[in-house]
Amino acid sequence: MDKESVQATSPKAYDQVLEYLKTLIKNKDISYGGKIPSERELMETLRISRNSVREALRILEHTGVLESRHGKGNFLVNRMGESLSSVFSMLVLMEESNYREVNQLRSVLEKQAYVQASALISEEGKEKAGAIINRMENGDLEERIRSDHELHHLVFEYSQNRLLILLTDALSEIIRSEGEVVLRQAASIDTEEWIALHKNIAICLIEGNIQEGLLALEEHYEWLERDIKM
Amino acid sequence: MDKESVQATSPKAYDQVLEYLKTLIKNKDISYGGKIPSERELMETLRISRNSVREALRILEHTGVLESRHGKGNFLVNRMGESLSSVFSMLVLMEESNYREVNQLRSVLEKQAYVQASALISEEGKEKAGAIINRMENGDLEERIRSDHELHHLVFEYSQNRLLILLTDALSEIIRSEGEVVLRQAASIDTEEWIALHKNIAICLIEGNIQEGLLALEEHYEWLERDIKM
DNA sequence: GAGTGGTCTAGACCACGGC
DNA sequence: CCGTGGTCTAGACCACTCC
Repeated sequence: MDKESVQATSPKAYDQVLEYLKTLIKNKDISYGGKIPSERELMETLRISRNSVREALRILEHTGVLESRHGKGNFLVNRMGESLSSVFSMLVLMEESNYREVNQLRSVLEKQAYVQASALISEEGKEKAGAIINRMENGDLEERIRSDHELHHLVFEYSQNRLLILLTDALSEIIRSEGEVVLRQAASIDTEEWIALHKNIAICLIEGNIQEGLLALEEHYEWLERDIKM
Repeated sequence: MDKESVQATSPKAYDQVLEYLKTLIKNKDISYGGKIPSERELMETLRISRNSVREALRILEHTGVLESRHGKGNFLVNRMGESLSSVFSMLVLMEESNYREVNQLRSVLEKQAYVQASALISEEGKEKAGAIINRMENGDLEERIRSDHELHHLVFEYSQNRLLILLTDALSEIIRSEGEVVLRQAASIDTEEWIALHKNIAICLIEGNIQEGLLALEEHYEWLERDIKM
């Protein structure tokens, strides 16, 4: 029962750096875009070696809080979305998840976002939705793909929940990074039904017809799941 | 079609280690619990310094795929949930999210899990749900808190979506790590209504009454949100 | 005692960015 | 040119685990 073992797990040297920097952040001594002390400075301030400092910085960088700029310094950033992506992609790599689960999750996130967006969307937002649909109907394939993304993004934007946005972006990223899936998706996108589906989603959003909008979304994700499955 | 590495951004030394180990994983040369080459080995194999090797290992450790055991070696593990927790907690620290958003997300995740669990739950699962409710009704405060967790866990378990489980655990963790919130929650938990709510959730799960079960869940999370808000 | 992670020393050189 | 990150050298000592 040694009380000594308060730090049961980790009295690691680089933890000091993590704690130190978190404190700086919490006290608002540095904010986004701000520069943190140089590696050589941290090394002296915390009286640990540069190696240990760098191990900590690598962790923070990979957590998406920090960016190392060669020749300039280490800066606070907000890239936690990328960090989430990398974890999700490891999950798939380790076969702890799969595209079906990812798609299922995306579906439920967007449905939630849709409900909230319906309540919170502005007139300007509704106009944007209309414009997107216009471009989707009249543009070429590339234009349709772009407006597809824009429409989904619009929904999340007006959901007013940054977590939803972050997670969805991260999940989209891992779908995108899988070549074959994207290809199949592109094939599906090039259909009249696909456009009609999105048009319906947009119109329901504009008119506040949540029920039908949700059904359209449901169908949208079932479509994707069919593509992913084989 | 291997494009000639378009490493637009990073020809970092430690990336070699990341790539190397990912390959080992992909090829199933190592699996959970397995030991990866020692730092000194990696150093020679990839012909980089030990420092660089360690920077890579710190990243992987913090991503939740690797664990360093002093005196033993580095082993593959599955702790990506903790990694997600740490990202979420940084999000809150950086004020890029807040408890309202976290709770909202938890709510939608559990509702989705509930729908799927309703369809997939076994007879054994239903019995478990019944037993949990029994303990919740008859146990002391501590017992009620435990069965509370068990019930929610049961729902996610039968959802058969590991992503949902992982995310929810990560989100719960950051709620838990905030002292004041937990306290208020504990206060709420100690009421008849709280028990009745959970009983309802369990019964609807057993009887396959999805609609009412979802309503109970909705109420459950509204309850939590009230606690969190002030 | 051998192997391994954790950390440090005390430098060094390169590449990059800004003055 | 100087400060900074990126990397390396060539060791070293400690603490831990296993045999």
